[in-house]
Amino acid sequence: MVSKTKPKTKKKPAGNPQAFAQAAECLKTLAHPVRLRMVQMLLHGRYTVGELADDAGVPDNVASEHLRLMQRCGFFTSQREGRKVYYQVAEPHLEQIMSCIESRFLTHA
Amino acid sequence: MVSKTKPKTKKKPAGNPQAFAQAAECLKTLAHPVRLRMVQMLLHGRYTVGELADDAGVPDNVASEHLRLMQRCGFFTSQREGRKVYYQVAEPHLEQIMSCIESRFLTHA
DNA sequence: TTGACATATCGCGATATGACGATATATTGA
DNA sequence: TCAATATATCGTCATATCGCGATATGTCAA
Repeated sequence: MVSKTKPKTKKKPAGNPQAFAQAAECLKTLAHPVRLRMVQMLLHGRYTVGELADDAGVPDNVASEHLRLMQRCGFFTSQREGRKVYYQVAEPHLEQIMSCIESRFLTHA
Repeated sequence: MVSKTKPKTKKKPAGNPQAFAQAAECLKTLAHPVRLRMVQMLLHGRYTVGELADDAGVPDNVASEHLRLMQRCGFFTSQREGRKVYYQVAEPHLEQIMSCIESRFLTHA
């Protein structure tokens, strides 16, 4: 035999259902215009809730909720400095994923 | 003057709101365990509705609806062959995006 | 034409999400 | 302590999403 690497079933890509569920969860968190913008901003610097709210054009409490969601996914961490709270990127893969998204949607416009 | 490219406001990443809305829309479509799995499968080959339904463990009509959603985003195209309908990837960026997702969620498990 | 198979579509009910206003907490300075 | 600022949380409501069963469409073979 020359190469018997294909028994009887088609080769399928790996991945257990749980992993797909978790990936979908995180993607769902990313899949919001305001949150996408926040990710993009925080990949370029460190900002407060108020700054991100202003930039995205949403009220502060709404921005705070979005940031909390993303923090739960492990995207960001936050630290208080005086009255303000600064957010910054914690998930290293965000940069690559955002770069993919930018190259498809945000670049050649 | 040597380089006066920074007036008074912090530099912010570009991107008009519409583009973020569209990106979010497509990401939302991607952000589902079954649909993620279908994307992964179709990046490795050409499959029918029934095959994808079996693989994902969902009834045929549910699979068909997921595929229709993704077709609307331009992810896939389909062609009928006899009674069966084959789907295949149409959006070239899907491969890169899926690769990012795999490297974060589906690889080192 | 009829029946079986493969896929697509529709309407419904359950659940999730998003935005808002009101309120709560934390920090600073007067 | 009190007021002002910055952020967080809560309850509520409108809307969106998901999966299902039923049904419709398309295709082939007898």
